[in-house]
Amino acid sequence: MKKKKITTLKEIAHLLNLSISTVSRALNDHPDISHATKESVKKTANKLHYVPNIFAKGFRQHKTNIIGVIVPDITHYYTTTILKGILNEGTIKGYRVIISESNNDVLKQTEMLNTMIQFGVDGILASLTKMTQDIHSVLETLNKTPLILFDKVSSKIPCTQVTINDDEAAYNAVEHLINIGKKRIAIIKEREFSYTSEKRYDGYLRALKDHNIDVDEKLIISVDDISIEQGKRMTNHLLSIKKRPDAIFTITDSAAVGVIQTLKKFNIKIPEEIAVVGFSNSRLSTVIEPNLTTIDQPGETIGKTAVKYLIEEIESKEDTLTSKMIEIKGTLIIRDSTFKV
Amino acid sequence: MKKKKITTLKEIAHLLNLSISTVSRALNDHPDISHATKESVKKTANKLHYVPNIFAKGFRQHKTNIIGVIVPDITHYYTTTILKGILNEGTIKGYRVIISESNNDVLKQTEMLNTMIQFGVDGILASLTKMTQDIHSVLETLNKTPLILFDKVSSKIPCTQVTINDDEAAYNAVEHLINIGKKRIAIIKEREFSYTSEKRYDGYLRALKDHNIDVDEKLIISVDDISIEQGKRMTNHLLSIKKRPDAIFTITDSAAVGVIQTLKKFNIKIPEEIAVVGFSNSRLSTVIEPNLTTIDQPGETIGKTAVKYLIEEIESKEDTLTSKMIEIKGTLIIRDSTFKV
DNA sequence: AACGTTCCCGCAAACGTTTGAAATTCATAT
DNA sequence: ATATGAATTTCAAACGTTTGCGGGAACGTT
Repeated sequence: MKKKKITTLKEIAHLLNLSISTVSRALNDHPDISHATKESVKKTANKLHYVPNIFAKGFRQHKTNIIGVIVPDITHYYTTTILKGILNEGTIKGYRVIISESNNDVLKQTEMLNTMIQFGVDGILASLTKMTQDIHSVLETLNKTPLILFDKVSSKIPCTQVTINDDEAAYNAVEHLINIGKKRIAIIKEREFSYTSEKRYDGYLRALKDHNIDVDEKLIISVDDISIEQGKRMTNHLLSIKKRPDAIFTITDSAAVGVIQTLKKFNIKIPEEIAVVGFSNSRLSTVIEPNLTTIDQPGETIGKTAVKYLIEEIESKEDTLTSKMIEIKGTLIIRDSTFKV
Repeated sequence: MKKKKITTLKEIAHLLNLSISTVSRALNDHPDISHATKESVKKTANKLHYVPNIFAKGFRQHKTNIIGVIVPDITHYYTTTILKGILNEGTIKGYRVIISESNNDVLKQTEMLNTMIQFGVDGILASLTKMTQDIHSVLETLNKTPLILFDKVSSKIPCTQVTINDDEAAYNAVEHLINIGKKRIAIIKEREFSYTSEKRYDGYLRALKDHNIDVDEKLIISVDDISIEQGKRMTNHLLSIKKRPDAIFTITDSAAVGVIQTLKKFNIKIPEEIAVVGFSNSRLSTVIEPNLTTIDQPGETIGKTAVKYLIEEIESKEDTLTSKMIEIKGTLIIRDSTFKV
């Protein structure tokens, strides 16, 4: 453990024959201080490499300039793009970001919410684990610190939430499938309570309805955990039913990869026999063959907007709970899995 | 901005007719305090949901229990697995983790090192941007705070470093290619100063030498930035030379993906005509077809060990610079791109 | 009865900063 | 000259915690 030698306000004050308070105010551009002294104070502060002691400051002002971020899985590509946005925008605005991973464990999640509050973060950005049925702990944190949800959000929690337009995006995806002539469109979604999954399902239903296609319950597949493996398994299942689907829409790219791999195993032509659409535009989507039609989610923008709203809430004097629903547009990217040139 | 109501030592002390110091000591299990009072203090502390004010504490003890992490790109899968390890082990040990992304920008990197120090982190874990020729700023931080490098390390910096056994792993990969009968093995590596790239190159050379295969300069390709695109471009180049390679070893999975895609475009049989080996065992490696032979890097373990050594250094009283080189073993995973069953 | 020990506990200072209020300076108006 | 007020600067308290030091109580030893 090395000691860091530190210059304090006191030293600067002593050096310039000023009081500590004057120095402090000079550095904070307080109007009471004359231009001349401000200059000289700032100059010597620079010379001595003065940096304010964050702890004395935070201790005094009850402000840490730290925002906490909780994500289910930091390994997930889309999540990292959001984090990128959060980190960039956060540092620009002068905030440090501490990140925690809940590993999709509700207990861990509430524990993290608590530690972050204890720790004194100025606000929290959270993407909830999918099993967050018990929103009690989340509501409780909402009482103690500004909180904004992103990506994995929940309509039951009265706070600002930032997501992509899941409903609309799914609608567009399914409409695209209908446009290329598909009529029996299966969907693979999540069984567990998941706001985004439900929204995408809504879009799916709405698209079918708008185009007068009857919903076939057999084509609606719900899985516990959406993954390549589940994609494979569910494709096997879908191929076994009497009236096969002619398209499969999965609410996640990884599941779509499983779907495509299985279809290829059975030599089913994609997209002629069965078309496939994913969701996320992850890196996999241009590596799998055929390349996957999917919805691009602008992660960085989501992260950026989430931070922006959070900081706004932190820095506002109001004590009222604002709860806007922000939707960032995702765009359908058409590739070979639905459309051959 | 909501106010958080907080219980302080003072309140507890007042409630129990004790002094603040006694309460503080009781909570910290100081030997001077009787068992009985400890009990009662802890009980009421719990009841009032007392949490120590981290800022008063850090302010007092010059310790933040925060470790800073700097990575080039948080979006990179392997990086996230390391982060997972860091986050897990860190929180277990009672440390918070703040993460910054340098975006492979040296200026940003030094800026981040500085802000972290200013911020008062107890120590820093860094994976350097590949262009870090000017190690001046890194050396300077080394003077001010414990620092440990991981993944993208540098032999020029006298501090503990945690990587996988790049040399050996590359050796194994190339030896595997030799074992399946390959004789003209190309390598795609980084041109820029990159410790890991050089280490892997060393392994490549060593394997060839040990098996009496002459090095052909034409088969050694250096690129600025290792990516799918570069993989494609360099494969085109390799296919154009007179005596084609019969295997291509890339120091990164993503480049390998580009290689495979290009080979397939020219209907070159993998692995019969040209075998391909990557490095990382990223998610792409089981999605690309044929599945990619690669080296699995145990990211979580690396993250975990890096944190462990850092905390050790933080908590040691010594002021001597320790600089161990820790190597975590990566293992070759053989898949279809080199070996057909 | 005087002393030494041991066991608990309280006093008060200290960490570096911000900030309301008081004090000083200085120019201006009376 | 004196009063007024604006412009600067200083004083001192406060934030919540830790910690060296001092001290009282209880006990055992001479």
